[in-house]
Amino acid sequence: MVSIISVAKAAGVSNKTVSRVINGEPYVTEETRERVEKAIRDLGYIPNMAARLIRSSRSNTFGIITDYVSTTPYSVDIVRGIQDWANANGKTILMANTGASSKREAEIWKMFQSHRIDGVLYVTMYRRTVDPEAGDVRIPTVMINCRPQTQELLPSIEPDDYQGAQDLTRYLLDRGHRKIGYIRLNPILLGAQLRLDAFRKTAADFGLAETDLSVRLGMEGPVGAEKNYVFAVATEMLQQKDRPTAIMSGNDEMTIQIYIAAMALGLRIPEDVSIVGFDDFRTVSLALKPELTTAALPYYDLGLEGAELLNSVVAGNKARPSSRVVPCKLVERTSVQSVSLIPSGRNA
Amino acid sequence: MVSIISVAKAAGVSNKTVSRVINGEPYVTEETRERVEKAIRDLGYIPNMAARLIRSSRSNTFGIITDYVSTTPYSVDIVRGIQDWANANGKTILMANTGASSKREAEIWKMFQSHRIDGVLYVTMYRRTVDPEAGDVRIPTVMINCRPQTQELLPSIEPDDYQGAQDLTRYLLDRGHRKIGYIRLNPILLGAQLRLDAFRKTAADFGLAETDLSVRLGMEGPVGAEKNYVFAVATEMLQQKDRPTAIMSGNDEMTIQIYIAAMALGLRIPEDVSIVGFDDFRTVSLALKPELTTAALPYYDLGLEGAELLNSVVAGNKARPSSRVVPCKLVERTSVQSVSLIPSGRNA
DNA sequence: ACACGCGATGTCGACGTTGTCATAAAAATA
DNA sequence: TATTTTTATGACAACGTCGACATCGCGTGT
Repeated sequence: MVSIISVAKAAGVSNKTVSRVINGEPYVTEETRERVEKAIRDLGYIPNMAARLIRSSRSNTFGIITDYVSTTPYSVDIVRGIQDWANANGKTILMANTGASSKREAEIWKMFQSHRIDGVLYVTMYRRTVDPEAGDVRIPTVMINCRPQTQELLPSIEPDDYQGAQDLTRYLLDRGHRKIGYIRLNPILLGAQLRLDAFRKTAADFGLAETDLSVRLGMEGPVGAEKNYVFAVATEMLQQKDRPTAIMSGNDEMTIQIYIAAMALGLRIPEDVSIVGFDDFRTVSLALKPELTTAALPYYDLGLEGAELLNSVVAGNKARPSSRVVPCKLVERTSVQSVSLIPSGRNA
Repeated sequence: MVSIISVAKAAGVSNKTVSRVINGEPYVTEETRERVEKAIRDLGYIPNMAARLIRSSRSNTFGIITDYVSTTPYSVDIVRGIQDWANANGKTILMANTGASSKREAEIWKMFQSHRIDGVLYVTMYRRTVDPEAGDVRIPTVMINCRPQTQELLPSIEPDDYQGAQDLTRYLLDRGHRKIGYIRLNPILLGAQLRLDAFRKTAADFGLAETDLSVRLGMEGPVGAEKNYVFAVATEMLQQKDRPTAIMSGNDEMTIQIYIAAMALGLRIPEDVSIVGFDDFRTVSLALKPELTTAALPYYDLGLEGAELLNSVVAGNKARPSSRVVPCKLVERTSVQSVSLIPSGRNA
């Protein structure tokens, strides 16, 4: 392999001078610099990161630990955000999945250490609390889409599920909906409770009674093997005599089933029922007709800001182990209609 | 940082002996081995990969170059397959996305080289031909889900789109369907043509006339900004007097729209129309009711076998620049009904 | 003419590992 | 017992890079 030394020889300078050129240090004549650069080009020299790391003990590498994230369609955007940041800032990314095995997680931490990673981004597919198996390891860590379960506070970045659900509820309220159904996400997910709380609170603040709200559980059970009641529950909800004029659902994936349930009952969307989702999982939200109004989870930004935050932690900004929250953005499409347009007799 | 030397000191042996223990080399007394292992545990020593690499010029690292793959819900399973393999075989994975920028791609190759990567897995989101910007780089490479456009043959692993579509078509034929609609994938995707060919050929071999087949284009345009005609086309297809008893679609995502189109026309699935998808993108195929019969693309296996193949190439098996093809598996669910059960008058 | 400062370059060692070779002790063989 | 082989261990160099420090030459001010 061609090293700094061969380049030095070819350019007729010392290896140190080559090093200077590579790293853009001062005190090199324009003329030598050019000679060295030519030699580098001619020989196709590429710096050896490993040697650099061994010398300077700075790997310029971040590790990503995920549960299933790279495996799941939802939060891949977190990874994309991280990669874009890394790319723009000359960092390298090492990525590994635990597959929810804590033995595997311990191995990953070891692997990261053996690569002398500068910092770790701990990412989960669903927003939840976790207990990193970092052991006695002391690598700067930022949590994305999750928060540490226990004592030791690590900085974290999470989506604002509450605000997202609040916006969505207001949106429906503003359009005259007064009977609203809600099909709940799997309650073991952190976001589920927050979204439900926001829905209830917002509706109550607006003056709706608990009886104006139909709240049903759509899914439950361990992630990856959950029971799915959505279709049945939606069907039941829409068959009520006094059925809701709008249904809000835990996520966009569940919404597919709500659409189908509604249509199977001969209901038109949005003329007969308005529907809103959550996530803006575009494979679904754009494929549904009418296209789905939903709250976009800021996954990409989570990744971007997480990397940025980790970088500042690594750089020494001891910083607050703050828990930052990133807002969701309401994406308005065509699955909601103002209630004044709904024939009034219809709902009786 | 605790190095091999501190361990050696703690155990009262030479650094070389510690190295022997770490690498499981022979010629170490059981007694010393234990002493060294204890020191390692006590000090929390973790080998430094960079130093190891610099000495032995073997990084035990593979690189993954993708276009959008980590970004897209479809083929993340390829990555999972690779990671699982790497995990099981003690390799590290470095991953980077080109985002379809060839400037970026060149940078990535450089980055990979600077990490002295052993080999590269070139992965694309959709099956297509590509022209790797490897430049004069000579890193062993295996292509997954794509094939080299030009002269230089690199080994590649691809899904068997033809066989998948063939199986699906036969499945419908076997169940008595004789009028079949087909909504095409974006024709710029390599799989699109193969699937269509398989559909046509299989139907023709069975004795169907071209007029028994309704073939329509569902999508076109550049990836990421394609035009989507699926809903309109499906609606039109299902309104024909002599409408198909079954519809096959380019992929599961398109199928959502076909379901909705059918239901909006008051058609029941599968009683009035049978539907099959392609991909087994489970977020969709399981969310649809009835659940979707579809052909599973072997993404996970593509990744697994690709990594395996790359490993053997790296190990020196010059091997044939073979183009291996992995079969799709038909996943039978409930969206298809045998045609004998369809009221015969209905279709006239 | 002389010391001085500064820009440009070089020498050398260190980072953590492992490969090569040497050496010492123990075991096998003559 | 002498000699060879085997097992166990260590000394040392080298991998590619960069930091600390040394050197050299040249223009400046006195």
